[in-house]
Amino acid sequence: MKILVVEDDQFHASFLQGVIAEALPEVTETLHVQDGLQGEAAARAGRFEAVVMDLQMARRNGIEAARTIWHERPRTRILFWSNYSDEAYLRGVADIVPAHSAYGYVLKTASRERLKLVLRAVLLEGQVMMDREIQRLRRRNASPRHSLSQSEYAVLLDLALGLQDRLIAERQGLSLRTVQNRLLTLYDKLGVNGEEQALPGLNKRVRALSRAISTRTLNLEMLETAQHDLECWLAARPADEKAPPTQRGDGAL
Amino acid sequence: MKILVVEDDQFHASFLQGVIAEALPEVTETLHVQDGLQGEAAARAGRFEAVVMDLQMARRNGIEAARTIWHERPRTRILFWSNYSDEAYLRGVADIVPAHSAYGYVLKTASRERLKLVLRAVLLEGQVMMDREIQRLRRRNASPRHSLSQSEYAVLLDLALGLQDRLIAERQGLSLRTVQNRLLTLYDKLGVNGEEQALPGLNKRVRALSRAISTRTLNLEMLETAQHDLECWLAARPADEKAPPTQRGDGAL
DNA sequence: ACAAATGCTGCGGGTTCCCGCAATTTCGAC
DNA sequence: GTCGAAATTGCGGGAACCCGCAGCATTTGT
Repeated sequence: MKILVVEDDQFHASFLQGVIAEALPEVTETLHVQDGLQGEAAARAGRFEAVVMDLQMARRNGIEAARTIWHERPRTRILFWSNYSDEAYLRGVADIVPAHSAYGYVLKTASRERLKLVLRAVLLEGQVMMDREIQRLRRRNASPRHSLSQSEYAVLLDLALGLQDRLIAERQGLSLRTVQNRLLTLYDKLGVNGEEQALPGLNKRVRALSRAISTRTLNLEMLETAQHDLECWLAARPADEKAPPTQRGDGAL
Repeated sequence: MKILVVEDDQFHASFLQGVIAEALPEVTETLHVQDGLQGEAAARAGRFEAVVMDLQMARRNGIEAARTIWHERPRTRILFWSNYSDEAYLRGVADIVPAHSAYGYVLKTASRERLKLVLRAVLLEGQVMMDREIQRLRRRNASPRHSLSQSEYAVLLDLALGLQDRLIAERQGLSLRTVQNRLLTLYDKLGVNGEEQALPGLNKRVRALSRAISTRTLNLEMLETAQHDLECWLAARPADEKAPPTQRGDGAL
């Protein structure tokens, strides 16, 4: 059995390799790379079927790397091993995991014993397993009180990038008013309206982004991914939509 | 010589203790605690004069802990040891370091040899020392093209918290128009105006926050600290400023 | 000492945002 | 097939925001 470790912190990596050697004696070869890009290349070249992946890495983060790996070989078993239990990461992982794939999510604060257990369960036996903390967060989000639907989350991303209503509407294929309704429910679910009545001087738009970040609904990685997506979308968008009132340049003057 | 280590990642902490034992044989006692609160208490009780401090920790971050430590014993020598070179951290550290205090800033990616060197220089000889990368960032910010002045940064924090112009003005003791001027220069320095002319559909206010975060001018820790400061300021603010147009309740109607 | 530069402020207008009201559509349930 | 809840859209108004213009105050350079 071959295993690929994608982790940019050398201390964590060496600790992890020790635990792997201890928990999975059937491993014959482990390769350690430092970031997502190298991880993609290594997975492609080495045909690994078991991967341990950090999420926050320099050149390409773990979610994007996992997406391309799963895109090429959907049966790869991936264990995400991260410092943080941000909702943004959970959502990112949930968005890309293929049906029937084995994966897991463990926090770096987990005990050595727990890590060994999860390593065997996910990488060897192909189960789906999550840290206790992760499960708890996931259940909390299942209640529709505070959880964001897929489309609400998309609007939140656009808001976070600084698009104004009209552009969000165009990008999501909705009417202006609907976007504003979505924003209303966002303000509600993020708790902006609750604060507003205690302190009536808030800019709800900014406050929503601020709260999304401090509650870890959004994080830096997801923001950068969204920014990249936006640039792709802009490049693909026909140019004539940019300026409906074509003012000058056609012939005269 | 006694030394205090404040670090919540156990792997990093044990690595650090190894390096300390190697680099500073004159150390007679090292105490390791897991977060800022414990760090403050330990520094108070143990009268340490040398501290190695992580920045990103669970209960209280390194900057706040360092502030109270320095407030109680300004001659304490503190070496900050962090994963990130965010401008927000640099600014936070620069804001609290007392005059004539010895301190340093090293990245966790620094080599073992470099860490040993800085440990001796700062904690033993009382010099001021920074990582190469940190120096570079600091020089870049010295050029007034992109760097934010103290007051501009304060306005950026208020903006990031979601205050609207009027409240920012009140909080900073400025007129409304001046706040808006500050915002203009902020938009400029954060590059919002540059993007605006390429893509004319941006909400500058949100975009400014978005860029401040993705360029690491702001980060989650500083946002939370600012939020806390805001709540303190709100509590201290006289209540009658909240509603200038007193509409009802005074006798007749 | 004078001029230039920089920072702070008020005014006014054009735009965007927030959101209540109401009409219409969609969708699941019975 | 019908009913009711939820989602989607249009309209309109008041508030907040962006920003050019112009008048003072302070600071700086010569």
